[in-house]
Amino acid sequence: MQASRPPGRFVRLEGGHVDELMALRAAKAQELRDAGIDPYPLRTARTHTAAEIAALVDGLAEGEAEVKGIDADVAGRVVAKRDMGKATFIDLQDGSGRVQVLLRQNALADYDTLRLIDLGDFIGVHGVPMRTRTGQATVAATSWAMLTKALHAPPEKFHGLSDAETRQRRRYLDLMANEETRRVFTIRSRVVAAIRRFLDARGFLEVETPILQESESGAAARPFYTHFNALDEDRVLRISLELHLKRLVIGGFERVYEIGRNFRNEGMSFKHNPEFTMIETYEAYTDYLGVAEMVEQMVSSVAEDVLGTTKITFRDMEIDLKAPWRRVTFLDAMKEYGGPDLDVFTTADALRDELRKRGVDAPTTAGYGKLCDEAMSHYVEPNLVQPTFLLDYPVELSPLAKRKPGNDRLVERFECFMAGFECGNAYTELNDPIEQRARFEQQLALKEAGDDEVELVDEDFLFALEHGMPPTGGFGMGIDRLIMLLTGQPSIREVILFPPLKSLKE
RNA sequence: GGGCCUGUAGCUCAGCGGUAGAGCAGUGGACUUUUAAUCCAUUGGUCGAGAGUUCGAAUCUCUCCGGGCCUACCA
Repeated sequence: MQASRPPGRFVRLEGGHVDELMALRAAKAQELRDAGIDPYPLRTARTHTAAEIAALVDGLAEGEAEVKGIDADVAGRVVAKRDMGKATFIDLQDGSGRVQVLLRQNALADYDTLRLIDLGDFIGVHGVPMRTRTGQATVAATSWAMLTKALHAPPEKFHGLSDAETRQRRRYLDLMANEETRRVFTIRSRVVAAIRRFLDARGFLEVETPILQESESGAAARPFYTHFNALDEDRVLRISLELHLKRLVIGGFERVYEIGRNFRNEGMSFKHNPEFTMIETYEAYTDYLGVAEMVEQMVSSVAEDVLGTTKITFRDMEIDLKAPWRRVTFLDAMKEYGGPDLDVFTTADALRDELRKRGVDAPTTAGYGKLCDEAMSHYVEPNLVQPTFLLDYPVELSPLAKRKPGNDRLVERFECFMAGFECGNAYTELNDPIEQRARFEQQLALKEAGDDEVELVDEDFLFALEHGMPPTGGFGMGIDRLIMLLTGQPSIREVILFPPLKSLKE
């Protein structure tokens, strides 16, 4: 297998095997040194990017072949080399795109040295922007310089790099070879920046809270464990941002958000990665409906900002992110999509029996909340293709959310869905410390009944809450999933630069 | 975790019981407007690893190691 071979760090590998291609390139680097040329010079001057050269040449009048009076320095990676004998064309790739350079024997004193240029090297070229007979923007070189000698060949120039493992394990090769990969991660960066602009403009403060925590909180998930040497205490990596951000609202920061990595020691799938990026926002003096308005505004305006449209395609689904989004209650949606009527099946046993009758998986250890969630995932979730807020969840499923007035069984909570999966979650935050304690204790009871994915009692948080948290709307969203949607990537691993892989055996 | 598929040259892939192949990259040669440059010649492989079946295994079987897709659970 290609990717399990350790990259040739040394020309001579174990067993006396020589990486000949690498040895050849190393010899060319040495040849440059012998000629007094540093194959890794400290710096270079660049005056124009590839895109700027293209624009200059585009601006040429009809019949003009050269951009007169311009001396350009371009620099980039050699991605194609066409040796015509006494003239050589090289395509350079830089951050803005590609530019062709033309090196001719009668224009260069060191034309012979071009044989020391390989695909993958970085070179700089000084010359005049011009247009070839076929109209191609080109820099006609009057001199050139080696900027970085590469010791390995880049991926195949036409078919590129497609092996999924190599693409993930050596993302630099993927970025070199695949424009689509560059596009996805450029969009990712711009989306996160646009989210920050959106929230900053609304008066939110961006904060950072601990990743190493005493115990997991804010969600129900298995954590990663580690040890804090200086304190000689065990720690867990956080599974959510929630409880620390609420402490800040208690402290008086009325609008806070954090964009950060969460860690859940659970399975991987097209929409799950053990470390993933969440955004959570907390806003005092609003509720879950206020949050819903903010979320649909945020996502649609970010899409408009970054993509120039709110219409996206994901796994052949045409989705329009334009606000407002559909709102439907959990119970109504369940009825609408043929699930059990939760006004009828109001206990765990009744609901479990009904689900089993319908052939839906209903574990004996699951409480009422889990079973509702199970039923929703089965009947409702796959049908929510256009952005939808699912409102008012069963209380058992949501220990941190405030009850709905007039209905003790429900809480003010929404999850938002699109393309058939969940991508956000919000509550009117529970701020009654006595009830919060009771809800934690109910979770404990579920744990004793065999459900190992429950919220733990957090005494330190309860103590904070006892000091008073104003009415607050909170929200969380998986950034990776949002990026999947906005870039049309069907797998979370395609939107994570370095997704986890098994280590290579020596 | 379960099912299906997959691993062959640096890269992209063919070969599927009978002496390891092609294109690109590399090397040598021709060519001063090419752009997947072209043309001639040529180097390069523990066919993921191990065991087995066989006169003979890249090919069949088993085990292991990697990877992908579908599927079940946490966002």
